Amino acid sequence: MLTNSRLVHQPHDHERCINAALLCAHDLCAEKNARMTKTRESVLRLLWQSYRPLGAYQLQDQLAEMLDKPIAPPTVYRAIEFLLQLGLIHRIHSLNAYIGCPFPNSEHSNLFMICTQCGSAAEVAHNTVNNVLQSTCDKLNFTLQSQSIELFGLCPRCSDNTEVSNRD
Amino acid sequence: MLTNSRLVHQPHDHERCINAALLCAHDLCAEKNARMTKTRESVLRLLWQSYRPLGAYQLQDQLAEMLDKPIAPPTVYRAIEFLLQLGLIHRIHSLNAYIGCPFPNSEHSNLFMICTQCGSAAEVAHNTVNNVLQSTCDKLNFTLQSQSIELFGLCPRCSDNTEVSNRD
DNA sequence: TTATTATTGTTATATTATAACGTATTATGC
DNA sequence: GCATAATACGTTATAATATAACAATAATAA
Repeated sequence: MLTNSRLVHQPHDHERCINAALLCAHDLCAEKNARMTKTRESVLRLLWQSYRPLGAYQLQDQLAEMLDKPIAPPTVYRAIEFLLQLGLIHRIHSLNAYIGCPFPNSEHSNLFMICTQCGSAAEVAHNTVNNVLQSTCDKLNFTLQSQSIELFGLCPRCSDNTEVSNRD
Repeated sequence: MLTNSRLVHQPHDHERCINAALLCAHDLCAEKNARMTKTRESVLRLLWQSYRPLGAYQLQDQLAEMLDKPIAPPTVYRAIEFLLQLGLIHRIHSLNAYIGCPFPNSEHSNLFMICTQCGSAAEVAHNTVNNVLQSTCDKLNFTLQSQSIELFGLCPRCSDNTEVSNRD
């Protein structure tokens, strides 16, 4: 099992995570002959800075502030589209929001644990889950192409401390 | 494993399915002291008539035609909300669409197999899947509350006959 | 440098969903 | 039955999310 659950839910030096993710993104772009522009990198950084998924219009606001100029929705959606295609971010359908992918290089489950209290989202890649789903599809003659698994509940932190309703 | 996969993907007397679903819905309403009004029943019927999930505005059009009067979005969304609460329908987040639930009485997985070719969606309830997800959550101290699992690929019919791009 | 391609800017608009408030309908107590 | 409350629906306006179309600019290749 591969997950960023601990990193999402426990204090740590998150700047290092962000920098590693950006470095990895640059490498991937170089490899695929894609361009990591300022806009795209900024969107990726914003998604990584946030411990919870961000919507397109939240990104728009934060991007405008970060780049100190007005940003229109298409600019945001283009960056999102680009990053999605490279597998550097994921879309959380139930939230209409986006989140940085902690392991863009590996095959994974597209499985997210989303906290209904603090809004955090951790990604999990689990072969057992994948295998069970694959075999279920096989049984029903369904040719599996991709998947979106969104689990809702309380993250470790909020499970422990149910009095606290919000992290910040 | 509980699924309506065969019914979704093979020809059968669908009127019987629809009638059974409506009957079941009436029973559930009686049990919970909820009112199955004409609008709500019509929306449920429309969702059952369609082999693929319908969006709110598709429902609006079809409902207006069925009831022979103009229908505004809130009317549709209220019916959807009501049916969702009773567990008679589900929301497919990735499609912003809604679909009738084939087994509203039983605990189930909220797992859907959505055909990327013909748009059909079949629901599957599978204990093994649920158990694997539950145990993964346990391992990570995540208190699971609910889930949304959407699998994309080719349904049995479209897998067999990849030349046919659309059913109707 | 120029031609070509890729990216971003800009405006407008499509699509999905909800807020707010008034009216009508249905259930309940008397 | 009738008054009352509760529930559902009608109506208008608008919020939130997403994309189309075309012009301007920047990066790359010839």
